[in-house]
Amino acid sequence: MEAAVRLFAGKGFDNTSVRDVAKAAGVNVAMISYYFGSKEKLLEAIFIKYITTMRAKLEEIVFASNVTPAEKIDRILESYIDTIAANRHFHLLMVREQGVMKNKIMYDGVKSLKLKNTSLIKGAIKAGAKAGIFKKNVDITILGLTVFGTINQAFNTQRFLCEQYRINPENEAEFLKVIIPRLKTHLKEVVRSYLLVKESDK
Amino acid sequence: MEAAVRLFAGKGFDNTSVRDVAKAAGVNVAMISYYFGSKEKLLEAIFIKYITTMRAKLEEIVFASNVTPAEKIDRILESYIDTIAANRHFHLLMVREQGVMKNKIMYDGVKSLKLKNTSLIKGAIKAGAKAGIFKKNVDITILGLTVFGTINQAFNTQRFLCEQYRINPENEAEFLKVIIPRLKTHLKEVVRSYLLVKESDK
DNA sequence: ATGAAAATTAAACAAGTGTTTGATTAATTA
DNA sequence: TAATTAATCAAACACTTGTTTAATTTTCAT
Repeated sequence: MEAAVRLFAGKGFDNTSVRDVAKAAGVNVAMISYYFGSKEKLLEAIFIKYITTMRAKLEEIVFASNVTPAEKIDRILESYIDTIAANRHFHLLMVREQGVMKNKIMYDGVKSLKLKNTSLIKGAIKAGAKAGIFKKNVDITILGLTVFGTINQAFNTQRFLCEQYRINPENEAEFLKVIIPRLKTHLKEVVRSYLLVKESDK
Repeated sequence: MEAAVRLFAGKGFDNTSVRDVAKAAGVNVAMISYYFGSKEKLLEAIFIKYITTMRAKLEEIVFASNVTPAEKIDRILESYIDTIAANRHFHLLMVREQGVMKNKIMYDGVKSLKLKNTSLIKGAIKAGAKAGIFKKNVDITILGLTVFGTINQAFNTQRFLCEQYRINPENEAEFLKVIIPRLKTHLKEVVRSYLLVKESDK
């Protein structure tokens, strides 16, 4: 499954043959059908595994009670970025495949992740709105587009970003070292300045 | 090419056979090799055509001299959203295929578009920074992730958004009518509140 | 109207696909 | 240890893929 996720993310599900996966995993081709049933089912197993992992990571986000709503948002954003970065191969695969997805199990899995994310953010924003420091009536769905769109775009345009920052595209560790802090700083700043009620509106 | 772009965007390049394209276009399969050389070259032709179109649209963005820097940014963002929405099938295809892309002509075309975008935004921001109303030292590359990430995410998660807004997913016109104004309002607000120097920093 | 060029076609082609088979080896259990 | 089950494999299978062929039709300038 690890070999498959890497290959699928790297060159797409359809453009990866079961023979590629078998070779990368060091097993016989027939084993994939034997253990997973089919190539499609292998993808399904991958989705179930990673979505479970990522859901668990999201559940872990602890809300310390003595932090400001703004800090809560910061922590959520950092957790998103770290979790996605840690599972970036799968995440890329998911982003790329979700538009094409016909499989209900996988689609529903992705949807449940999105809803989980939305409710997480919604809770934090409501607290801030009640405290009078965040805007009210924020469209969380659209704000989610910005949060996940930004993160997805970062990992989906890795090659382009490496060129921009003069990083060797093979050196993934270096890429992460450069992009993750920037992403965190930027996204926190963007979301915070968007949510905060402006002085002029007071 | 129109039939191809629709199919490629709908179910992926690799998952669309030349026979699918031929049938959708109402021509014989052999015509694709005859006129384009190969399936890959067809994709290349599509990229060249649409990237040219979109570049031209970007060039068209007129900078009225008597508008504020903030209004300039607003206009650029609106143009982006309108242009991408008008070419959304191709744009989806491009976003989805860019991570997997090995073809140099296509990769370079996409890159040139990105650089064009970046320089467009950069110009507008510099003007605002000089006028003292925008932050200085903004990382335009990262800001670009947010702008295009948000727009891409909107079109890439169309089905999910339709569910959220209770739109019939088949009704594309309705989806556009709902999402485009929201996207414009949101993105302008996000970018503007991010760029503006805060009262507290004055 | 005629002949060369272009357009279009159904059929064939080779290569690659995911999957299954049937035989062989390894592991487990009684 | 013997019998049973599970794991692994190379080979074969049926099917789809993108592309080419060779024959036919259409176009169009002469």
